[in-house]
Amino acid sequence: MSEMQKLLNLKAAKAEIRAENERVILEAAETIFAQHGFRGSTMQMIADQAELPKANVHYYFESKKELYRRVVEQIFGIWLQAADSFEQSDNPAEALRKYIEQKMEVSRLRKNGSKVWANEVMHGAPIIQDFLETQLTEWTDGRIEMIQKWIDNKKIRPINPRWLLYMIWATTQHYADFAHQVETLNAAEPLSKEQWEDATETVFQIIWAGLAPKSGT
Amino acid sequence: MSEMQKLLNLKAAKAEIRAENERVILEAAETIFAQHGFRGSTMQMIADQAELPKANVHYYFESKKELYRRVVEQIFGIWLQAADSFEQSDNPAEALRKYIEQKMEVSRLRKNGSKVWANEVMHGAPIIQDFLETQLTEWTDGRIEMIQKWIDNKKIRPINPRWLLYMIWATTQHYADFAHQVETLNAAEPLSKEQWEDATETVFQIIWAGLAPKSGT
DNA sequence: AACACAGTTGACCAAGCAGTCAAGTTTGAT
DNA sequence: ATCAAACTTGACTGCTTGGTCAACTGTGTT
Repeated sequence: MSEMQKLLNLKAAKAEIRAENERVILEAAETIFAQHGFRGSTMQMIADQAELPKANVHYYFESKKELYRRVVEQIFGIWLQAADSFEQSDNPAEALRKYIEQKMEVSRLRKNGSKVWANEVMHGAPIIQDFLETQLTEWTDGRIEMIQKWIDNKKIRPINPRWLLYMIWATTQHYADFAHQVETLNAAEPLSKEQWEDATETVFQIIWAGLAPKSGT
Repeated sequence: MSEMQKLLNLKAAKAEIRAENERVILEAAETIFAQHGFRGSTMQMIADQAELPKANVHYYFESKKELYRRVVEQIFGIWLQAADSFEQSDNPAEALRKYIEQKMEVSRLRKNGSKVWANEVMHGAPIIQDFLETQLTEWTDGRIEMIQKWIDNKKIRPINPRWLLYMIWATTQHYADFAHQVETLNAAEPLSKEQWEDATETVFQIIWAGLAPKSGT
């Protein structure tokens, strides 16, 4: 074993511990922040959720703000990933279906992330303002242009593309952000697989029927 | 002046001071709670917003929780009022248009109330759980029945009424709860009167076109 | 003038919390 | 066995904040 190799092994082993603990803490933090908001969450709660002593959490993350920032950054990734699904087709019905399906899937599987995002935006986006101004603005403008072309080519009826995007965001995120209300209205049960599929299909159906050009025109 | 009259005058004057101060404090509290959430708001912030000393706020409201409860209760009223507009017509297009217009108006004029509601639900509705289980459930079930009749009478296409209602709630509330994001994407400007009207019209148009039975079927 | 009583307010206190620290333990290298 | 370096953790600290309190003010009555 060379000197270099040994050093790398050590570093790798240590890095693994660090990576694993950071992962556990970030997951715990996402859960707690989603449930209680930033100020409502305590480092003790997060530590308990992660099953680690509080001081250990502080060993991996400088401060509560830093930990929160890291949680929010993770959510960018998910958002951007879902955004990609819009591009997979330039057929309007296909593209919209894929995007709606993907966003509903994110709401189902990453409920906590969505809630943290909603909280962050509702409180004025102190951490992600920069992202809203750059990446989100660019992506939105791009999609608006794309939808406008569909309208110009008579592939869909003329509507304001921006409000359409907001409608899709709002509707799909509702199932994560307002999950508690949705479940209360569902006899206190989480939506079943069938209900998720039905809701997804209904959302797509209404929006698509709302956009499709009148046949014979 | 009779004894009775004097007593009543005194009581009335005092009651007015009380009523006015409670109103000022509730309004301040709604603003602060909307911006910072329950835990993120301090009694000092609310007092400053109301331009009163903190001890004075405590004179009118026993505790922070009690004040919060009163703020949330106020929002019921607004919600129920908006809900009424669904009843004003049994013509589907009319009823839906009125309801969407009303909900958009609430988002525009009572943004803070909507945010407090969203926050409350996202954190598991500790205060309004009872309302969700009773009044909201009843109202929703009633509206679902109503929409189902429209479907049965072929006045609208067959979709799951529940997901339609969630779609309307989500879309209209988005403009209040995510106002910051909407404004950032609008060159950091609040939506103009024209934009609000355009958004309202677009939301109605998409949903109604999505529901109207295909002509000639 | 004396009184009653709602409203006002600065100063204070106890609890809860983020963050620190110093004394540990573990692991792998020599 | 010894060392270095990363990791672990119970105990502590200073600050923030909800809530209290006692002294005070204003107003209308007798």
